[in-house]
Amino acid sequence: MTLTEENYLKALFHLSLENEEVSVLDLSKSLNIKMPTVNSMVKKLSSKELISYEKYKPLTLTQGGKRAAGLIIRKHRLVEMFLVEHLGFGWDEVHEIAEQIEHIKSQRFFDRIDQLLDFPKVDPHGSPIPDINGEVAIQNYKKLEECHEGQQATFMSVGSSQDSFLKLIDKLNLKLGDKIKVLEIQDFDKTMRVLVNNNSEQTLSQLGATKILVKLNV
Amino acid sequence: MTLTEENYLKALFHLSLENEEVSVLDLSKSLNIKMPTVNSMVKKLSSKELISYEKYKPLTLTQGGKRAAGLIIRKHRLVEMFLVEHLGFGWDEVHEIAEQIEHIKSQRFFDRIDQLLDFPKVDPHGSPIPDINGEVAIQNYKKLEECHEGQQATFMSVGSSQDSFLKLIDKLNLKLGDKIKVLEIQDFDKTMRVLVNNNSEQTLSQLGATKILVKLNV
DNA sequence: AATTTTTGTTAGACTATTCTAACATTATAG
DNA sequence: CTATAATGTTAGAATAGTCTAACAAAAATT
Repeated sequence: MTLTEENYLKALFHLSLENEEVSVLDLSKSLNIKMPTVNSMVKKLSSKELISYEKYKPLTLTQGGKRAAGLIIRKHRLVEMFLVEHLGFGWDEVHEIAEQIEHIKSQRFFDRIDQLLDFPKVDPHGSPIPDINGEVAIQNYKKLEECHEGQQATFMSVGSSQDSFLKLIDKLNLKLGDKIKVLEIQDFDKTMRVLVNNNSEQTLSQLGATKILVKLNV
Repeated sequence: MTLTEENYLKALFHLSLENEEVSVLDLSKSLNIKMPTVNSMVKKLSSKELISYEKYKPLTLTQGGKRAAGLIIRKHRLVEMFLVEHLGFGWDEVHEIAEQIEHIKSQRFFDRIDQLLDFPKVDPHGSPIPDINGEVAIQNYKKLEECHEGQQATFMSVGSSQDSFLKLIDKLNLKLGDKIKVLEIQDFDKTMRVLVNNNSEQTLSQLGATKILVKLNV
């Protein structure tokens, strides 16, 4: 499988998680590649039985396609974890590098990394690392935005890997695993005042609160 | 610069070190790419002022080409070192992986590796790692083959990264830095009997002795 | 239901890298 | 010093991945 094909599968995989149905246009936007190109690539991947394709119908991955995509995402997330844990990169710097290293052809390379990291289950952003069969554990975390005043939760994962968002989280001194207590929600714009680890008070916009994924405490 | 272009430059760089003059055919053989393809690529790289090209003349790298090639080789060797030192790979396993990772676009990535390795000067095979300007320190080691009976030398580098050769060196329990004393050279076929670190006796074919690069002791 | 907008598809062209076949030049060997 | 061999070049085709322009279908709107 080529690097390009891998990128198409990965994108479709991600889009399928976020949306009920995925269109050629969705894939086109997500890859920043024009629709006709996507159309022909989809046909090619369909002929390889990685994507199920029927004219004018939404796109879906076949079993094989899901597995292949899962394995690429596994490599990506293992590499991200490795870059953070062993090379001292910040979580806002690793995506682009992992995007390239994920395509390396060497099972042993990724196995070593996995082993060195002691078989991690999540990447630096809290996203689950698919297993050796490409299966992803489903995480059903709540958006902090959906929490009510007085509730306490644990910061488990981020809903966006956008650089600016990750930098904001860093600036707020928030880390995965932190306890977050919702102190107050502004009626007007849903801005949240929260208490982090019972010691630092921070303010979050509604948009920000949407991208902070939490597990409610007790 | 594309991955392909980088590979042409790297190959030409290596060939230029080994031979007085490098022909299109040499490059073609070394890359396993047919001559007409090489010919057109050489023209392209010539137009980018990375290779000096005149019809029917030997190929040479320009200053810029040398620098570019040196920087790629730097990345390659840093990665090899990293794979051996931090990921526990054998020196016979790292070439192919480094061949892929060397093309990663991220200065910071290689800088980190360099730093983590404490700025190594040689790779796991004893080959010099070019500096940040792509300059390679010239090593003038002797081939063990050229040594005489009774001479003592230190194993500094290998003259081949062929898998089978590296595996042989491993089997003989030879490591870079080992002291090698030439005990006897067979007149008939130049087979060498040597003493390693004053304790283990080994036999080397002439071909093998050609690929073992040493520094004479005192 | 008819029209417009959005989305999807087809056709054909372009670039990068590769190839084969044919031809040209240089080097080598009588 | 010519004939042959080796090396180098040109021309033209193939594949992968991309694009634009034009057309087609489906969805949304009036």
